[in-house]
Amino acid sequence: MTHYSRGVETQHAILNSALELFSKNGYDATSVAEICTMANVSKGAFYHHFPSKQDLFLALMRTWLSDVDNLFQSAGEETATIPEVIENLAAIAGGIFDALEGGFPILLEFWTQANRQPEVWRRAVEPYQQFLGFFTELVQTGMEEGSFKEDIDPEVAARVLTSVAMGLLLQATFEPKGTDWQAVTRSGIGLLLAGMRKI
Amino acid sequence: MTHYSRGVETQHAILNSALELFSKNGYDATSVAEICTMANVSKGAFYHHFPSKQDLFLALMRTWLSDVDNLFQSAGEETATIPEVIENLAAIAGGIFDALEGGFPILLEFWTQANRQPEVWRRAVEPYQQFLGFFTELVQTGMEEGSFKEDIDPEVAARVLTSVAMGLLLQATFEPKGTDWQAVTRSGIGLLLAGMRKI
DNA sequence: TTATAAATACCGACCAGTCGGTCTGTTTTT
DNA sequence: AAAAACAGACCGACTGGTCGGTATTTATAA
Repeated sequence: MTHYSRGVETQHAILNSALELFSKNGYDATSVAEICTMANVSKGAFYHHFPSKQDLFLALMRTWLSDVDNLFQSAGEETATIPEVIENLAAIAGGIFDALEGGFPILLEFWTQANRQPEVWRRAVEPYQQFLGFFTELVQTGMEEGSFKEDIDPEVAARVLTSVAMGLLLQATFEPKGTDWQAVTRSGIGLLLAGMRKI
Repeated sequence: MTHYSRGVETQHAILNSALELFSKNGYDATSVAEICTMANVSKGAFYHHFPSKQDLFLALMRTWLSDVDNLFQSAGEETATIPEVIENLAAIAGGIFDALEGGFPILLEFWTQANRQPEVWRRAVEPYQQFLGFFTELVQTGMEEGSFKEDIDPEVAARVLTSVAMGLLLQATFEPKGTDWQAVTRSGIGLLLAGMRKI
């Protein structure tokens, strides 16, 4: 039985409160005092665990990114034709809409902050580049195995694929209700794949 | 010859400075004092022309939205098959990348603010809904004229089309250089259209 | 087990500075 | 003379972060 540590618990309380407040009001409009109040923690405790408000934000981002990464890792396991793999990924991406319910506003906040703070930018863009490269390679392989047309630029296709994901995520952020985003994602990617498939 | 008015000029100075600062640093991180300094205007002058910082932001958004709207109006003029119209629109959307050079960060700011302030949300989502409806109708017409497959859901297709646009815009915001976004947009939409076309 | 020392976690008053916005008065245009 | 435009000192509320002190947990030794 592992000891339960006080410190770890307050850290989680702070992280959870921060996630909620940053999502709702944004980074700048959320004060450290607010976070502390919601987490039932004193300011001293806050600065004992996090060097700065910035650092808290980065910690939050790290967690989120690794969560998403884990979700995607589970897709490349079964071997199949590339279009099937992409369809799998689309289904998983669609699942994110449910799994991270209400977690999109924070993504918007990540993007906003990434656009101003080089440190945030670096940490956000790096996984994105990796993601893009992964997709590019996927399309490339699909062309080699004869699933896709020969005149496709793999990088363009990869960018468009991620665009669909990002764009739908953004739309879902503003209209969370009334649309089955999982289904839209699936058939949207399906549409794109139809355009890429060799007839 | 119309009189040149002092007031109008300071208004423009304020708007321009605000656009630049909001884009670079975000709404919250930009102070009214900063805007005034950059615009060579006193705080008194600022609050003479704008009731509040909020109101300045809304004015900025109104201008931006109408600019974009004007850009798009010029696309539905020639009569052609629907796929051609969409290709036209893609070319124009691609042109926005050049026309509004560096104007994307402010778009990100619009989205962020829309997610917290109902007033901003209302004013931003309304044109977006209109835009979406326009696209849905376009796809519908394309199906009726026999250009598109029959099993397509027009609304889904419209959402995916806008997603591609939004997603590419977002990607372009983070990597302004090194990629010909106009070309990527064109061929990206082309890929999607290929998937929608009746064979 | 118990006494004690060291380390960790926590508290909240406090600081210097910034914020959006107001207000009184002056200058410029009509 | 009246109205519109502008200047900038000023205000209270609030900010991220600090700091001296206290409580709690853990390690050590008797």
